[in-house]
Amino acid sequence: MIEKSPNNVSILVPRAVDQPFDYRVPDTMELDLGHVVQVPFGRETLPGIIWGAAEGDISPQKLKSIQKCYDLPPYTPDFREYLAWVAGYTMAPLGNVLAMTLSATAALKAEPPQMGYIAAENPPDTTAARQKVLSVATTPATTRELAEKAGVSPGIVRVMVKAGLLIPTPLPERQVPPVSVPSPVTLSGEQESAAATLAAEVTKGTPGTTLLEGVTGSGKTEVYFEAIDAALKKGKQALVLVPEIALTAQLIKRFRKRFGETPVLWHSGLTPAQRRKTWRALATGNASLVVGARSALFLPYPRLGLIVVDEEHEAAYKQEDGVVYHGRDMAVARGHIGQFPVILVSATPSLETLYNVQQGKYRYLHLPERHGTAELPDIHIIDLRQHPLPTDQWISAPLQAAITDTLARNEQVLLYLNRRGYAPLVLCRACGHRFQCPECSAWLVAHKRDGQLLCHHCGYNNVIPASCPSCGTTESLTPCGPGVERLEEEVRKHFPEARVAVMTSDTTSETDGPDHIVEDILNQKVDIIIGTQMVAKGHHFPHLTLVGIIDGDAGLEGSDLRATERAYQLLHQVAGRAGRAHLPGQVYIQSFCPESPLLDALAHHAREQFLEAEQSRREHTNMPPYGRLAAIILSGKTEATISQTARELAKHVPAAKGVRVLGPAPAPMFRLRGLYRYRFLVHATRRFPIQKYVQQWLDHATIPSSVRVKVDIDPYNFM
DNA sequence: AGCACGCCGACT
DNA sequence: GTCGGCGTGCTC
Repeated sequence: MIEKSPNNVSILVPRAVDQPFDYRVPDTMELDLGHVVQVPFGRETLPGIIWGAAEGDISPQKLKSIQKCYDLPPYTPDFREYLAWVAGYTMAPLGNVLAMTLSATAALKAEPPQMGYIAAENPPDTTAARQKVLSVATTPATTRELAEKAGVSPGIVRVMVKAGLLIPTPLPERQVPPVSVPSPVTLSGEQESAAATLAAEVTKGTPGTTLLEGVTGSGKTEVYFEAIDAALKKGKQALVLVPEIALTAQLIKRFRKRFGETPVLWHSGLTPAQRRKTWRALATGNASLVVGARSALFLPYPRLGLIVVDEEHEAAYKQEDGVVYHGRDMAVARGHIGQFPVILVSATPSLETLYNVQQGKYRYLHLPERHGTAELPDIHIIDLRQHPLPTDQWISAPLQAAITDTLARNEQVLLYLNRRGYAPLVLCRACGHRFQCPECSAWLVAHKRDGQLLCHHCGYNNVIPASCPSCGTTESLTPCGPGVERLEEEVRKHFPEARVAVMTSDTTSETDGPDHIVEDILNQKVDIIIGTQMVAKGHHFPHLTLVGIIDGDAGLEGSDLRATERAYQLLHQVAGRAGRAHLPGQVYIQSFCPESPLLDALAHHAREQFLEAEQSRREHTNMPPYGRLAAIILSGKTEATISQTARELAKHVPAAKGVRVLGPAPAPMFRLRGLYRYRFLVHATRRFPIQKYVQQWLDHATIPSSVRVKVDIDPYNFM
């Protein structure tokens, strides 16, 4: 309880400030820590959270009063502690972290009850149509329902409302009936024991993180469903994090089958109305099960009891804008602070997670492959030096032969190329001009489908011109390199009879998901699927037996320390698409470097060996998880100001043991969205207090306000 | 983050 | 003289 005298509290508001502000509590208001209130702040009116007793360091005449208290459960102590922890860890202002929790301001007010109408008592005699309406309006119903039931136009109903023949009455709270009957699944021995372990942890409320590892088809989902079931039975809320909500249609179906109802969804694509409804349902505790993107970690659950992080190795868990955080790491922290279990799920766990298992920080459950599932696919590496590609073609002879065989058996083919568009670069044969984004240090990608040159970093677009803008030559512009559209062209040329589908973020809308293409593939209306990494995830295509990886060397260049790990995961995942059910799978990987350890490990299904090599490389270079990194990115409109500020900052690098500062250097993407960018990398030992160090450094330097400073603790994207 | 205040250059 | 550029600082 908050001290009554002086009757003031400190309130945190969703603005880029690090401290709460003192406010006066009106005598009539009963408040407690964590309550959501409305306060005047500067010229604005904002929601705020009661954060503590008043600091009392402000003159009483400056104090403003709380305007109202919302009818919502207060933010729990562990949630508030978590928000403060996130602010400290990510070095973001606490108010910005709070803003992530108030992501649906309209949801703060209770929903006005939906109004319906009921027949007035003792209505006067009236027309037959009106009598009909009155006779069906015995219980509250909407205008449309009444019109339908009575078989009249809604206009009649509206007129009757005006005439007072129908009385407005609040509709009873609509109960959402379960879509189907829950159907607990039968689990195999190993699944059963893993599920029992997890369920017991949830039931007992044992805090701690568990890694649940198992290949696709090993029943991971069914196992963590049992943990969710235990949480729900205990009256707790359960959160399932997914890396990309657009790809979860099949997962949602399985939820519905297991629990009898559709879980609540939370992601950035919700309409304002859905957002409002979902936020309120979760904040009031009316909804217990949510499947969401990383931002769902910042909803004010009153009784959260379990977080499952599906596909925990996915890079999509990293939030890059605003408060920079990693969803998986925040989930672990949330569970730790809330003292409840967290389950990380993956077929290819990240090195960070495996390290934490080795250190004994995480518990570990491994699901062996289920008997009767397909055997591992055969992986063949095609040496492109021995099978050279014809000019402007990307499918080698052996792969082409394999496609022919597969099609002859009426089985499906997946060609994987992680490049959207037609060609990643366009140049002029006459003068050598290359099309570059005016806002970014990146080539424009040709998209033939819509005749455009696109920047994949900022969205800049331009019509593909007929002549070179530099030398004026016509018909000299040449697309260079492959994209999925160009691959499609080649496929249609070689296999004119085959039905081809391209699956990328350009061909599948975000809101209704890639469903129709997926359906066509499942119904065998497609023979050859061409796709970017979008196809690597979450789909079961039982008739797919051949996977061709067009560029097995992609994603290895550059400075990204996780490039090899990610490439392995992606290739492993794509390869895993081949040969489910009863059909054996074949994988062909085209490469100019077949002897690379990565491809070698992949071909021999020697993941352990690959991980050990990668781990020892990281250990020797002191890279995560053995060391720590932080990136500091300076950006601004004028290059001179940025480089000067960077040099100025470099002068103030504090000396400390166990840390090294690299840079400043132009960031790998030197220009992005019109801003110039310089980067420092702070490389420290594992136990080094990196946030404190960076804070001290930045505090001692003067940075002009025209320069934006972004601190990224544990950077993933090195762009 | 907003938003105002304020201190310098170029317009009716 | 004032309109407006955005650098600086505050919000209880």
